[in-house]
Amino acid sequence: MVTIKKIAEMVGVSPTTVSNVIHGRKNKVSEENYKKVKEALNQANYVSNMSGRILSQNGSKIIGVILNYSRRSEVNVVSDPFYNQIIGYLEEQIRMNGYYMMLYTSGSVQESLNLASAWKIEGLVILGALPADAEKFSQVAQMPIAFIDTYVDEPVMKKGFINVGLQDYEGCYDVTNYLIHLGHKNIGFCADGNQLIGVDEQRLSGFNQAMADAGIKFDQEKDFFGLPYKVHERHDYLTQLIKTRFKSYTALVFTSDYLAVDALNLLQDNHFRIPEDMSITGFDHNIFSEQSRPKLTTVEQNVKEKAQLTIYYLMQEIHQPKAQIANIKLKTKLIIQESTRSLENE
Amino acid sequence: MVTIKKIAEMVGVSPTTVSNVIHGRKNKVSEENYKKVKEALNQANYVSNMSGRILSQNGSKIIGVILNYSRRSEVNVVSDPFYNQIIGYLEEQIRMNGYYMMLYTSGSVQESLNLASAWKIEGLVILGALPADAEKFSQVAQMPIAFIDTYVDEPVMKKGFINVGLQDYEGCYDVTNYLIHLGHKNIGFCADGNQLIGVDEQRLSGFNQAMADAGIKFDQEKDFFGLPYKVHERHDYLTQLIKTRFKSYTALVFTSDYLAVDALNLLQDNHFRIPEDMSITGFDHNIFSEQSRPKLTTVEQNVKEKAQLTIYYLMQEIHQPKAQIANIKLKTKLIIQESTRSLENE
DNA sequence: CTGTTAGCGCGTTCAT
DNA sequence: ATGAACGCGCTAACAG
Repeated sequence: MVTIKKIAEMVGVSPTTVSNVIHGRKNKVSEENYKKVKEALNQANYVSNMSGRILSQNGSKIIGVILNYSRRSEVNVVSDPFYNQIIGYLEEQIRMNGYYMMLYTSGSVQESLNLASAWKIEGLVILGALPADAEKFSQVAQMPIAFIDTYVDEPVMKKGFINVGLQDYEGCYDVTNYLIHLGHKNIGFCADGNQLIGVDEQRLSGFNQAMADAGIKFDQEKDFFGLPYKVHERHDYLTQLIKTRFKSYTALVFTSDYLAVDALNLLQDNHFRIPEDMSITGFDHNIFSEQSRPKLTTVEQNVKEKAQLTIYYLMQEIHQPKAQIANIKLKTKLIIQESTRSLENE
Repeated sequence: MVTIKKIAEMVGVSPTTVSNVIHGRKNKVSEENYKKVKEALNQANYVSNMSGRILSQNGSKIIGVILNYSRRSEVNVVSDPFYNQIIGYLEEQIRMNGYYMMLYTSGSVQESLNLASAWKIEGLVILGALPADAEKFSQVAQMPIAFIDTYVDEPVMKKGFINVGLQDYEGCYDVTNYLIHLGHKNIGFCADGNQLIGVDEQRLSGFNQAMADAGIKFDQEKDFFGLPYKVHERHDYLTQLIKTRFKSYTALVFTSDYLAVDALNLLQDNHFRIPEDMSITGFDHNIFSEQSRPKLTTVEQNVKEKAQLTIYYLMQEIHQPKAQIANIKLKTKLIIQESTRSLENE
């Protein structure tokens, strides 16, 4: 390993001078020395030892990206392309800012914060945190944190709170409203799990509001379907629903393309024609909604923009902490494709 | 930040004693002190500062996972669930071994090695390295490296070379052979890009061999289709092929489920019936082959096992470097589903 | 403009 | 069994 000290010896200057050259402080080094040192640095392919840097009170240049364990362990996080995409884009943004990405799946706030403190992590990105955890995070953490897709009550937000999410409410309102305008009245709502929190809760609210605005009754007990996380259980449950309760609906709203395509296929396997016998909508507009036949009518979110904004705000807070609150909700876009149809001409 | 020194002050012992307790050296500390220190450690939620650790010649506990940039920048790496899965499983294995995962996308060997040396990374996992790069890596790197899905000539392998891949040759031989036994003779082979290297090259070889063994001519100039990486270009090209050259085939072999489903959909959009008018096979057996209709006949690989073995061998080399060569090729399994049919009864 | 020095947190060696 | 002292690589404060 080439160290500053060795370079200094080689060139015949002090370590400080080398350090100054490394940091481009031209005004502190004579032009001649600057050139000589620069050359030696390149020659020896000097790479600074990060642990030395960190120890002498400098930033670690690490951004921790934390996935919620309880979600990660579920099969669909491994399969849902959203996580794939967002992690890819986050890595890109982090790297382009000259930072390193440490990826960690964690079950608890404490575990995440231990990681952060062990590495003097400069900033955290937290995906899919529950509201309660988010609160704990912002209270205890010493470094800037950016949440993605987390909902927290306004009063709880500490200064410096960053969250980048979607207009989930509006997005789901739009797609529901679209179905209503196509003439649908018997619409079911399907999501992962039984207890809706955060994103899905907002989407359900948007759905509810659209129904209410149109004067259509929605009975949450009856018309909301919480689907099991595990693939096989979900398939069994969906198949059962298809043979029974789904028969009384003309349209189903899903909270993700992933779930929607799953159901779409099972419906077709059970001789439902889509969209003739059932209209289906998704959420995300990712590869699933494009690769299904018929293609899904869905709500688009811009994952790349999500990642970009997240890192942008995080870097802002790292470099010039203003402790401002940034609670971004990105716009969604209704994508009308082939899985929905009008009931008007019946 | 709680440091060893502070804990020492609190309890009234020396830092060395605290350090000994942390490392569980009971024989070096009196039982009484051991207990007191342990308690203080827990009380204060002591987390060791990794930079201090690294600096005093200890391991960083970091495993670097490196994605090939040229691939990463292509849209399909973001979309192909294989990368999603393998990264998820690698993270899990790394974490379970008490290590941290640094995820990095890199365009060059040098850049990757710089990362490794800056962080004193203990081991590298390299995904999708080209043979030339793999060679360079093994020659220059100072730490254990495990490749995933890389092909390198035997003589080039340095001691300590680890590669975990698939029986790509055999897998593709099997699926091709299956098509041949169904009576297919006019079979096209479709892969990403024009220059096949590594995995895809092996799969093509297996394909070729199966054809040769059955005495069927395969004209690489004519029957091999290199598909563009970019989605739109690929769709345009496939659509064009469907209207022209694909008409002379009864079956198409694809090197991934991702590509196969893409083509399957476009074929159906252009009024091909699958499998009546064309048999299609994929490779991977991931969510795409399950969510397509008809479901894809494909070749299964066990991604979780790949990740487990990779980290297992890497940890072996890290903890007790034997400098043995481990060039694993995991078995594949032919999954017969609905996208292929027999020509026999015609 | 340049060099010396001290200190960051940890682990280890060597006295005690 | 315990503690003092040193060094890992880097940076910043300070002295020249």
